[in-house]
Amino acid sequence: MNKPVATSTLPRLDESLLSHLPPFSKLDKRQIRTILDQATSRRYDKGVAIFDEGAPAERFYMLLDGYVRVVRVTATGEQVTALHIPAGQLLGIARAIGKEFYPATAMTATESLALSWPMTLWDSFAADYDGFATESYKTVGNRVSEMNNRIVEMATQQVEQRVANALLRLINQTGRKVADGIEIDFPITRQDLSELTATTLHTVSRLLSAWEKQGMVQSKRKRIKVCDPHALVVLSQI
DNA sequence: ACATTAATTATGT
DNA sequence: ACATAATTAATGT
Repeated sequence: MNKPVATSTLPRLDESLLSHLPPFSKLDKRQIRTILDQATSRRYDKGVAIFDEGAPAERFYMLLDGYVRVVRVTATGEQVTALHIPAGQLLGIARAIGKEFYPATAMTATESLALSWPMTLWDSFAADYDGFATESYKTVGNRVSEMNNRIVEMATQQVEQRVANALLRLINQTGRKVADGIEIDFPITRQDLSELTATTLHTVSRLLSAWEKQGMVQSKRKRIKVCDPHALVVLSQI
């Protein structure tokens, strides 16, 4: 496959990249400077793995631009997307839950830019920087509860509700407000949605077509826009 | 209530 | 022109 080109020789990283992000927002300029000086910056093409499931968790990452999907591969070889991570969030933070290996693969959904640090710095970050540990645990907690919700949905809800919920989550996490609705900010196919909701791309296609006729969504190839989120909420709670 | 199969059409490089 | 994505209808469990 195509290997992304390392760009660790960038002139200098600007403090404003991190200063407003939750794990770092309580830190002063000097602290952020030392953090940045230890970071490696790298660009990733769309559709490449930042790290692989089962690999030793050697680094942790801050996604600065783009979107990443956390993917697991089942015994039968199918890909299952566990969740999507938008820019501004940490990823590969296995260490926060005491894991030595990455529990899933992180694939870029778009061209992305991420900073990374060796995992050996994790403990000193947590110890030295106010708010870093608590914010990291928050994001871990949020992701765990989100995955739990998905599992409950799978077991209890019907396909239409699951797809509606998946769409709602996507626009909450990665939605971009546009003129007449909220658009999912990265390319997503019917196939992707079907993997998120454990159904088929055909069913997703049919649902989206039906919803489009009712004016709740609009979609082109790889682009989905939700025009009436509330209608989806209603649908998801039947 | 949904999946599967297959055929057809649309869309992006 | 080609591959990939999306739709649609028919059939199966």
